[in-house]
Amino acid sequence: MTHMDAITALDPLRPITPQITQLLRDRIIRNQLAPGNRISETEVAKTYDISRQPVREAFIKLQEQGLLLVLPQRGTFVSKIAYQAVLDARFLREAIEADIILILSSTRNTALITELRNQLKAQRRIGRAEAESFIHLDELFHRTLAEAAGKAGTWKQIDGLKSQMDRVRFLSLGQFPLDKLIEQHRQIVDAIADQNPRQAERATRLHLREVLVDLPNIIAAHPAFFDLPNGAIQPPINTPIQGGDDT
Amino acid sequence: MTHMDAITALDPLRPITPQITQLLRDRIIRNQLAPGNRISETEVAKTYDISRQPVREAFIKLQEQGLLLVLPQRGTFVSKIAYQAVLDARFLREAIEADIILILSSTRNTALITELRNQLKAQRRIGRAEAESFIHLDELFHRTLAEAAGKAGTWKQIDGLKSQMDRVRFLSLGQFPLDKLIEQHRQIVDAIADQNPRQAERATRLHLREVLVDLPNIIAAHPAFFDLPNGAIQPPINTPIQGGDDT
DNA sequence: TATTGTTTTCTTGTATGGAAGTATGGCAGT
DNA sequence: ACTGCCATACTTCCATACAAGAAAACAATA
Repeated sequence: MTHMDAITALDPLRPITPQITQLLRDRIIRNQLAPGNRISETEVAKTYDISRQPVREAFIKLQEQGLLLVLPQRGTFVSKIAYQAVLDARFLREAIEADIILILSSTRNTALITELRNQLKAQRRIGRAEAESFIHLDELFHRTLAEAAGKAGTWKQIDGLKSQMDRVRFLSLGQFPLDKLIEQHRQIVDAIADQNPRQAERATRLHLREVLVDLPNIIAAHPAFFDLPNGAIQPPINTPIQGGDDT
Repeated sequence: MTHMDAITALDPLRPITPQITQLLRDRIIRNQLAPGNRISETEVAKTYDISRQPVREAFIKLQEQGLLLVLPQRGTFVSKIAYQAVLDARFLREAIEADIILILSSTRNTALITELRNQLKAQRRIGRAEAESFIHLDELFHRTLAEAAGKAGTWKQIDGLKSQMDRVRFLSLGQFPLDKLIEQHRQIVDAIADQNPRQAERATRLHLREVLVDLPNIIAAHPAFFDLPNGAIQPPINTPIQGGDDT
């Protein structure tokens, strides 16, 4: 709001637009800019001592990611976290990662298994206080899976869509069940190592649905941050998980 | 290229930016603007008698969709169709639609079945010459499936990503196998009606891989339109299809 | 007090003028 | 003939000015 924000100065040598875009995106995802807040082109421009033009272009990009809501001649607002958008992004991610896991678990790849097991160790070393570090390790874990399946490009494409999910994650920071998530990671790795596609897919889908468990609590804790269609929370429609766990 | 293009005049009353964005997007996807072609802000602005600013903002949006390539201080070019991007978008779509079909085929929905069977009839009425009409009916078919599964939002999110695939479709216009595709549609509908998830998923995945069959031919017919990493076409990595057809 | 009409001040949208960087073609020197 | 330098004509990027519309503040009136 005030000039205090300009602690992170911009590098005038590099192009300004991508810098200001990334900067604003970070602040929104970390919920430093509260949803519903007004944010004007001139205000941001003055804060960072740049012209309105690059700010405007940043607004356009953030609008396309669903982080800003631009009302012509009325104002620009930090969009609330749309419950449905979170569900959609999560569904999308599950669908993709399920297929990625199916690819990985149907071929042998010892180097990958080793890498993943090392990442698991690193995850276990994370203390409960360093929740934000875990988010990065979790990102790395899932990205590693995508790359190993030759789907790095796909991962990058959906990166923008994850914005809404990321905002939820930053809201839930210290309160998600580290041990449980790591244990689920282990099950996924083991299933890949065993080359058991059914089990791997099942573990992946269940893992990615974990966020749904806490979602109602998070919404209850930060009601103003969310945009609920009619105030009620409708349960998500999930893909049925085929078969049981046949070993 | 010339002033001849301005046949489609812009409505000065409505905001210009979205108009010019849609207009350029259409021309690129329909391959009227050939990949690799240079396209400058001033040139487009003069053509439609508007200022550079809205053109610039349109460029930004089209760049994010991967349709334009902006090289700072060097120029803006219609991006070539990236082979890998097409594969990635296709993989993504298959993953999502497979899950959508799994949802649909595990619950009973007679109204949907009726609607889909009607659409099949409409598809069969399409003559071979009206390939573009078929594209719209095909769009409708798949969109109907997404909406019926409560995933309309998801569909909208990946809509932008389909740009690359759409360009390929418009290149292959009159030459794709209508009868085969419609027959595959029928199999999908029947499997949903039978509430046979395995069969429905299998049919969907095979259907969406049909485009891969023609892709090498299309590339061979329009080599200049495509961007191949090192000139060679690498085979796609596909999700393994589980199980056979158990009735 | 409530309401309506006006003005003032916001907002984003568009236009335009330089600034910085890049490619290109000519020209001079070898 | 060939190479290196430089002027010039582009390009996108950024800053600034103006225009159009919406909202809020305020005054006038019933």
